[in-house]
Amino acid sequence: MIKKNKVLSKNQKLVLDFIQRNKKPVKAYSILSNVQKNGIKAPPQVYRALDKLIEMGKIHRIESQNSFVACNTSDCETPHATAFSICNSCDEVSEINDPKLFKYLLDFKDHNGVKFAGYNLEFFGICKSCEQIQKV
Amino acid sequence: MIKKNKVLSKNQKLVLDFIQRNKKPVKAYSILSNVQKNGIKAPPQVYRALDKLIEMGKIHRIESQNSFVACNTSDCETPHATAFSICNSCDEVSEINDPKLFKYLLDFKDHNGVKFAGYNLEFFGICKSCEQIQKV
DNA sequence: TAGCATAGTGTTATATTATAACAAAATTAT
DNA sequence: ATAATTTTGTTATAATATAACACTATGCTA
Repeated sequence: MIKKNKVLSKNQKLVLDFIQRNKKPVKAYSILSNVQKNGIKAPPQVYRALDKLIEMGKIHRIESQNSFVACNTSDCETPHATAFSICNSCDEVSEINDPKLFKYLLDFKDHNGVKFAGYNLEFFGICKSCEQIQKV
Repeated sequence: MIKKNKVLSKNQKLVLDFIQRNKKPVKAYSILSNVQKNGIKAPPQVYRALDKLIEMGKIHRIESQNSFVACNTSDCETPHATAFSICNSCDEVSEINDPKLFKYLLDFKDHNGVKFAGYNLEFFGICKSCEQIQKV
């Protein structure tokens, strides 16, 4: 059975809903404090939901920020081949969905000729709005 | 003044030496316990040294592991454009030094035509030795 | 449909990773 | 020499994440 078509459990729904309502990535303890009104009480409940949602490809983890963001493709086919751009100034994150980049990286072979099962790529720079602000 | 030619401070040397003696990435608190015989006593001393060493390009941080590894190019030119392969089974990490990949990623433009200042790429898979073990 | 396996929940406690804040010493630049 | 900068030492604490255990719900399958 393919997991991404599975019905979400109560806690998984609560956590996913909160993440999806936020444009920027959110932190685990911020999720916790925001879903406490819905009955979730302790970190393990949040982390367990996060783990499953990541497995299913509903959300991604931004490694350099210890934060979590909803997948921007409604039905993520490749939860383990991800690319993001991250603004060094405002921490805004956006998921990059570029078929060429995607193919290039999945086809990449190291010096031993080994291909990899997945990857996570994080680009860093200054986003457009922050650039504008700096110019003013 | 270019920082990478700077002489390292005492704590920076101790931390770097320990990291370089290890093939695998090491964790901050493992570094701490191993340099305590040399007089370093508290986490901030380790984390400060780590920050500087990363800035200088002497070491890199493996984001998905919260661990630190020595740069494999003796004098890292591009501390903010890094690529690694990580074994999902044994956690071995090796730095990928592929000029084509490097150029491809630094030249990459997003859908707005924006180039990025740097990136961090982590490939995941099963390394050769772990693959052998699984076959046996 | 009863029984069994799997997945999810709730809970407490604790482990792991990282930084704030402040005073003092060492180094470097002018 | 002295001012500026960097590094150190220190205590305390913040932030992130998991272990362990008992229990409940759900979905198979015989």
